Amino acid sequence: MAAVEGDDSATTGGSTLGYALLSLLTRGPATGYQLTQQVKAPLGHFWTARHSQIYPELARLAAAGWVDSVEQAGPGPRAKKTYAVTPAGLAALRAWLVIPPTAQPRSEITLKAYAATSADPTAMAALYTDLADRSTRLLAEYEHDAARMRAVGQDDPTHPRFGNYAVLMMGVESQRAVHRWARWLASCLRTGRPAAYGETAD
Amino acid sequence: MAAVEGDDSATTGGSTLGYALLSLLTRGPATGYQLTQQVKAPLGHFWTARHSQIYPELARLAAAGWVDSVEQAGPGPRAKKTYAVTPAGLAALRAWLVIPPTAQPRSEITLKAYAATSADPTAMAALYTDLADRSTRLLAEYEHDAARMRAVGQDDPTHPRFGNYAVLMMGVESQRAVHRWARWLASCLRTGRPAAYGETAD
DNA sequence: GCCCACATGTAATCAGTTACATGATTCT
DNA sequence: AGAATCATGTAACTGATTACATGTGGGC
Repeated sequence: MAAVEGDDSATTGGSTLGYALLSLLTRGPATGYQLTQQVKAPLGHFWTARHSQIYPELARLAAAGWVDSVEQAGPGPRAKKTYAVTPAGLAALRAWLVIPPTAQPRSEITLKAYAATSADPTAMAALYTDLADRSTRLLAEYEHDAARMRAVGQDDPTHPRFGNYAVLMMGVESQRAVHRWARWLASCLRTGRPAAYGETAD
Repeated sequence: MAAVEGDDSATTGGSTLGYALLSLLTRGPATGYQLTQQVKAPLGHFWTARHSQIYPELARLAAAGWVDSVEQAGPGPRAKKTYAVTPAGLAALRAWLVIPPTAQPRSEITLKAYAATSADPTAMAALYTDLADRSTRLLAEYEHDAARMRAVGQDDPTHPRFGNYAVLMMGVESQRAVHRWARWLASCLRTGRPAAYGETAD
C-alpha cells in the first residue's frame, strides 16, 4: 500500500531496471517470481535481470509509490506479493520513455574480432561459423514467434502487447546483421583473403 | 618488470576489460592515456572504458605479468608509463579469444520499444525517427572509414589492423539493422497501423 | 526419497560511472 | 590570462552477478 505523504518519486529518479519492471507490469499485475520469468523473452534478448536484482528493485519502486502490492499466503516461509503499477508509476514510465537513450552497446564477440589476427585463424573461423549457425537458429525461432504474433494481430501498434512484437523485430534485424557479419568474417579468416559482402553464399 | 616467482596469471583469469586492453596493446606499446583515446574508435562502437577503469586494470595486468611497463618523466607529478604485452599476456589473450562469448546484449532503445504503447505515439514516433536519422549519419561515417581502410589493404585478414576493419563492418551491419527497424517502428507509431518491412521508403 | 517448480529474500563480489585531485606544456 | 591537451591516479557510488538461505507442494 505504501501511503507515503511526501512524493519521493520526484527526487528518486528511477533506474533503468525500475522502468523495465514498470514496462512488464503494464501487461498486468505480477509477482517478483513471475517478473523473473517474463523478463526472459522477448525482452531478455535485449535486457536481462536476475531475481536477486528484481526483488530489491520492486521494494524501491513500492517505496517511491510507483507500484503497490497485495500479499497472499505463499508456499515458502514468506508472503507472496503481487505488484501492480500505480498512476504515479505509469506517469513516470511515460516520462522516461520519450527521453532519448545514450547508453552504448557492448558486444564481446565484436571485441574478440578486434583481436582476430592475434588468434589461431582456424579456431577463430570456427568461432564465427558457430556464431553464424546460432544466429540462423535464433532467426528461425524469432521469425516463427513473429508469425504467431501477426496471426493474432499483435503487429498492430494499438495492440496492448505490440511492444513484444517490436522487440522481436529488433531481434530479427539483429540476428540477420550478426549472421551476415559472422559469415563474412569466417570466410575471411578461413581463406586468409579479403571477402566482399554477398560473396559468402548461404 | 614485475619479476614474480609464482605464476599468478593461471589463477588470476583476467577480466574482459583486461583482454580488451591486451588487444589494444597488440597494436603497439601505449600509455594509459593513449589507451583511453584508442578505445574510442572503432572499438568504442562496441566497447567503452574510462581512464578511471583503465589505470587500475593496467596495474592488475602488470601484477599478473601480462604486460610490462617502462617509466619516463611525465608532464604531471607522476611518471609516464608505457605498457607493452608480454609473451604470457599474448598467450592469455589467444586462449581467451577462442572461447565462445556468452554475454547478452543490452539495448535501452529496444527496452523503450517494449513499452511503446504506454507512451504518447507522436513523441515516441519522433524518438525513433531521430534514431533512424542518427543511424544514417553513423552509417555514412562508418562506410567512409571502411572505404579508407580498404584503400590501404586493411580488409585483408593478414593485415595487422584487420580487426579494426572487422569491428567497423559490424558497425555498418548494426546501423543498417537499427535504421530499418527504427524506420519501421516510427512508421507504425505515426500511422497507428501495422507496417510491413520495405513499405517504409527512404 | 529426490528433483523440480513456486516463491522470496540477503550477502559478497565484480564491473563501471562520476567526481575529486594534481600538475606541466602549448595554443589563443 | 585562460583553455585545451597530456598524463596519472583515487574515492564514492551505482549496477549486476554469483552464491547463500529457506521452505512448500507435486510428480516420478
